[in-house]
Amino acid sequence: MANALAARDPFAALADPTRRAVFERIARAPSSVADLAAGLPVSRPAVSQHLKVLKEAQLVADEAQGTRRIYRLDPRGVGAMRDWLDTHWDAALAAFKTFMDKQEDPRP
Amino acid sequence: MANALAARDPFAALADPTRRAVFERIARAPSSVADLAAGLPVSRPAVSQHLKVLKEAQLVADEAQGTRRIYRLDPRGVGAMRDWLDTHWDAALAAFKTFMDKQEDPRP
DNA sequence: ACAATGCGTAAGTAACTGCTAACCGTAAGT
DNA sequence: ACTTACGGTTAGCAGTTACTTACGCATTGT
Repeated sequence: MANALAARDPFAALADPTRRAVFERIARAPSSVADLAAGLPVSRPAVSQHLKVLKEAQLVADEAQGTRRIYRLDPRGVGAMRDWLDTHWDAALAAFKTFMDKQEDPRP
Repeated sequence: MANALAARDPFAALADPTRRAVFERIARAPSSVADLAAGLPVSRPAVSQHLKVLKEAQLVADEAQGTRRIYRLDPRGVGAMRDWLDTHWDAALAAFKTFMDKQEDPRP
């Protein structure tokens, strides 16, 4: 296969609160692993493991900078989730409209 | 408090593949619990438990119809996820742009 | 009344997940 | 070469979760 990455599920990746906190901090500003761990109530290896999951979901990307690695957001994972949600957003509104119409006009 | 619901995390709700399959089937057409279970490789009580989670995340809503309950999509949960993603979508593109600019113009 | 249908809930279990501690590799600075 | 800083990986454990089976409750039809 062409893609060597594991291609993880982005929804599962963002399900964990700690992982979402990591993601949000990276969204504010690209950061190193130690910087992220310093602002979170978990150890540095824990952050490292979370970053691995986020990276496999293509939600973040990393770049070597000396001995440090700077993590930034990756548009691919975020975009994939947006596409999925947009598809079902229309369905949600349609279902809601059908429901409301039925409430207004109850068949005898 | 005004809201008696547990207010679950929609991302965590959609993290499970089976639960997302339930959600997608409801998106295609509002269905009863038995109908959903018939098309899935899990038992009916399992579907019922998944529906409870989806409902707490405000991703689906149910309506009694005789002895059956018809589940439809709920725009609230889907909308909440869209808002969250849109917020970080801009950040993701900005981070990507910064990264690309740095690649083009490497400081000596 | 009685039987049947449709769902939700409780209990129990196997599998997964997120965490820490300890270790190892790599890239600068002296 | 030695040291320091930074980060990924492993092993092991505690907590969570998704599933099935069994049960109970409500609504409809006869």
